[in-house]
Amino acid sequence: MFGKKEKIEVDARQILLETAARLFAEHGFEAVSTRKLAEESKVNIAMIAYYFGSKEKLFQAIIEERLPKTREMLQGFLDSDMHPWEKFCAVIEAYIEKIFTNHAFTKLIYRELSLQQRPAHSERILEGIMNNWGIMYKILEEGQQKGIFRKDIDKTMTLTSTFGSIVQIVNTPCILAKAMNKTNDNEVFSADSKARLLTHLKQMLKSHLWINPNDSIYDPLSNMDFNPAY
Amino acid sequence: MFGKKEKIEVDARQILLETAARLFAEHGFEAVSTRKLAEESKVNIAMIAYYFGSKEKLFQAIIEERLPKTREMLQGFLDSDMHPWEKFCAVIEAYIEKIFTNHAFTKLIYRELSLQQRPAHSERILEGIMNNWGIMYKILEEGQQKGIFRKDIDKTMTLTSTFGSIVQIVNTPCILAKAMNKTNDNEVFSADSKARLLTHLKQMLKSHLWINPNDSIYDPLSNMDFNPAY
DNA sequence: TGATTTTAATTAAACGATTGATTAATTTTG
DNA sequence: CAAAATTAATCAATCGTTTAATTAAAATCA
Repeated sequence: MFGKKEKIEVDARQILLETAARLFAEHGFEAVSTRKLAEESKVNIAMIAYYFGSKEKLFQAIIEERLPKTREMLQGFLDSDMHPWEKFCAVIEAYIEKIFTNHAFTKLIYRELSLQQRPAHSERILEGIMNNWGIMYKILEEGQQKGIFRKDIDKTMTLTSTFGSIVQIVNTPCILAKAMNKTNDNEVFSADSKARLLTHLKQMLKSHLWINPNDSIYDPLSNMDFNPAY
Repeated sequence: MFGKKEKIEVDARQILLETAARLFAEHGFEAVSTRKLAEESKVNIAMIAYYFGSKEKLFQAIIEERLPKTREMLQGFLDSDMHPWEKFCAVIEAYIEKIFTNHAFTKLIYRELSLQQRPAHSERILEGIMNNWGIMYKILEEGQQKGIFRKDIDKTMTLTSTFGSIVQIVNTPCILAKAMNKTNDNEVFSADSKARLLTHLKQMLKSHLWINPNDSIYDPLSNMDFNPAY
């Protein structure tokens, strides 16, 4: 382990990518000048054009580097043989985990999608988001086909509410912070808040989706009441 | 009616306010230069400083002109003697109506709140939003006290989902447009989509909030089955 | 290996264009 | 004629990008 030469390899390109992602997320793409970015990265301003061509292409590189990761992660759930409701919960949980951990980047791409100023960016982001929607939609369909989920629900609007709840917190954490009397906005991304959101979503969506919400082929929570050590 | 001299009175100040609100909403505050704004308003660039002091204070004026209107409208519902559930539905409906009609402005203030670049603006917007939350929160409390709404629900998170659903559509209509196969993003603000969102929210929140969702002291829908003309 | 050449990375300085804001002069209005 | 409204021109500052020179690293050759 030690003794081996650890090659950290933090080249200017990578530093620019990371610093730009942070600054763009914090202050917005327009508000971050190439000079501020170069200064913060401790890199010469000409390196932006050297590695990426332009400030806008640097943005594109950030998107292209991070967007595909969520897709890969969620796809796995779709193919599994879980119960539709468990599958739905698992995807939500993984999605919240992912988004809360990278809330700055998420904020950034949703702002970009909202502005629609750079069509190439917007289209790429929309594609990534629609993929997540597609996965969730198929799970809802599966639940309906198996007679577990109600058939008179509006699947598209259900997803609007599900993703809307999560995105609302990421985009404007200050609202929830105020509502929960937190002194710092970042506290809404704590493990506590995360669990609270997940519990709420499960509760709300179960009573919304299930034909009989009291049914339960396998309830992990009820098993936990009995300590397996005894 | 006619014959009377109609005084249109479109002074430069008002034109600037309206044009700026539109451009800021469309392209973002930073992306709209004072020159573009002046040109679009067909007004000299110096008029911005003359009437508002600066570009930023013009933004503040837009916020201050429009924010209070929502408050006034929602406050009325709180004091009425409606059934808690009807009250909740009425507020949601009025809120959706208001927000969908002014979706550009709503987009603008949520983006500003997300960026947090101009603290004075953010605080004022947050204050306005929290007021709406406060009204809704009190309705939920009232429903619980009267034994109609479940007491084990997370009221704050329920509001996160309610507002989150609406805001999601306003901020990123392109997502819903794609999901619903609309060719134009603005179609998600149509009367059809509005009704669809409202129906979904009522359905989801009723099964979430009500202790017995089948109870109904007064159901306007069931009355409509029987044509009062007969 | 050691010297030399070639390529890649980095720098300081400057480019023209655009930014928000201001000036002082002029026109319009009451 | 005084006050308010509007104008064209200009301000310094900053924007994203580019240049040409310099340094560091890699590849080539003796």
